[in-house]
Amino acid sequence: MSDNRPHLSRAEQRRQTENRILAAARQLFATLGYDRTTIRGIAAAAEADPGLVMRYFGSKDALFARVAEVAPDQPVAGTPEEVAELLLAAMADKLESDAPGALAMLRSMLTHPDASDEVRAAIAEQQRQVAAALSADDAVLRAGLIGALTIGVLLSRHLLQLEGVRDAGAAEIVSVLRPAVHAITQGAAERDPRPRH
Amino acid sequence: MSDNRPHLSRAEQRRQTENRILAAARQLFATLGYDRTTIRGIAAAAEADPGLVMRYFGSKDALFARVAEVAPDQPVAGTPEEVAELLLAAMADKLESDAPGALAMLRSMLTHPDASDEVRAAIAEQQRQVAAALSADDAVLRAGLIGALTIGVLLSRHLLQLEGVRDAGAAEIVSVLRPAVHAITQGAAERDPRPRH
DNA sequence: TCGTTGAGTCTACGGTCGTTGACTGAACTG
DNA sequence: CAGTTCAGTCAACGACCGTAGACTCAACGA
Repeated sequence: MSDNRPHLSRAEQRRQTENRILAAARQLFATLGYDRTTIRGIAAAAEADPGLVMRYFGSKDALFARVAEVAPDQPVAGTPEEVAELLLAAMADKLESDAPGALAMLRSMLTHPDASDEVRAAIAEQQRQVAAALSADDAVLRAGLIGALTIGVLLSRHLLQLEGVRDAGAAEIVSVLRPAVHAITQGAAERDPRPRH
Repeated sequence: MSDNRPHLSRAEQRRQTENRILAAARQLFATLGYDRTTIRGIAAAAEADPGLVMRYFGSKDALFARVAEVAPDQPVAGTPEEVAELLLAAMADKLESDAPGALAMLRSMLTHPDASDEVRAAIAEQQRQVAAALSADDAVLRAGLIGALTIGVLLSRHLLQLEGVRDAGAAEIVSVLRPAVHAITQGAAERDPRPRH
């Protein structure tokens, strides 16, 4: 493991090893989820030693937290139509980039409490912004359903690899989903002001 | 554990114990997922012995398979509008009943290969029927997206417990989702340049 | 009544896990 | 060049897991 090319400064060597570990951790967490991924497995994939992983990152949990970071969504606001388009654009991004860190978070969100909280918080934030833009009595529900749709689509494509959703292009998916998302964001306005019951 | 009421036939006693184990297993698998649920934990929750769980159900995997059974969806066919309504009705059912068996399957589908296959197969079957009814070139994609939406909504409500989606009534959710689902099923006909007959 | 069955209990094996700490040797520093 | 630092190695720990098998004893059938 130490027989690398000619000269490598100690700092550079360390940086490379850390990166190998991070890359291996990202890939394994995304593929197997938190529980089935082991420090030993990460170390083996990174051609490093398990003890090294611990020393560099402290603990399995800390490594996961370091690896599975969710890039914050950019703010969403405007008319319901604009909000729908912004959400669709955000979805298109996530459909194309299969960032292993985000996939690790997605994969583990049903079994690892921290991942669950993280995902819930991320969705809640987007939900808050969308709900504010919709301004209807069921705006929170509508915003949540869009979040649910997003999660379902990403999950079906990247993790479950559903036929059709896996193969289609991001643009195609967004194009099919566009009327549906608009229907959810605009329905609030069309709905009559009287409470249904 | 054996000090139950007065008289219990051996068969009856066994039946009761099996049921306690099954109930505990369902609840734990649904709450923690496959990996974090242990035979020992199930036995403790059922006030039984781990060895007994093994003897009655063979293995942890077999117990999971026994517990996490997905009721097959009823067939879907008809015009796109009818298909949309059938799917919405099916979703309403799943929104109300939080059957622990189905939730166990849902919770474990991202980490347990068997659960993953089971869910994928169930969705694929519904996808096949929906796609047949839509008869457009992107019908498979549209059917898959409806499956993705369904998974996302169930997951957000029962497992992630998203605000809004968790509290709303099933009828309310279906009512908000109706235009969206119709948009997905009907878009096929509108886009299809070739006349239908 | 007496041997058989089987529900329930208990102990232990083999394995894997996260984590720790001592150790080695080469790259650094003065 | 001597001393220090630190990347990397190694062996072991305690805990927990699924699972196996021997054991106890009350319900059962003949």
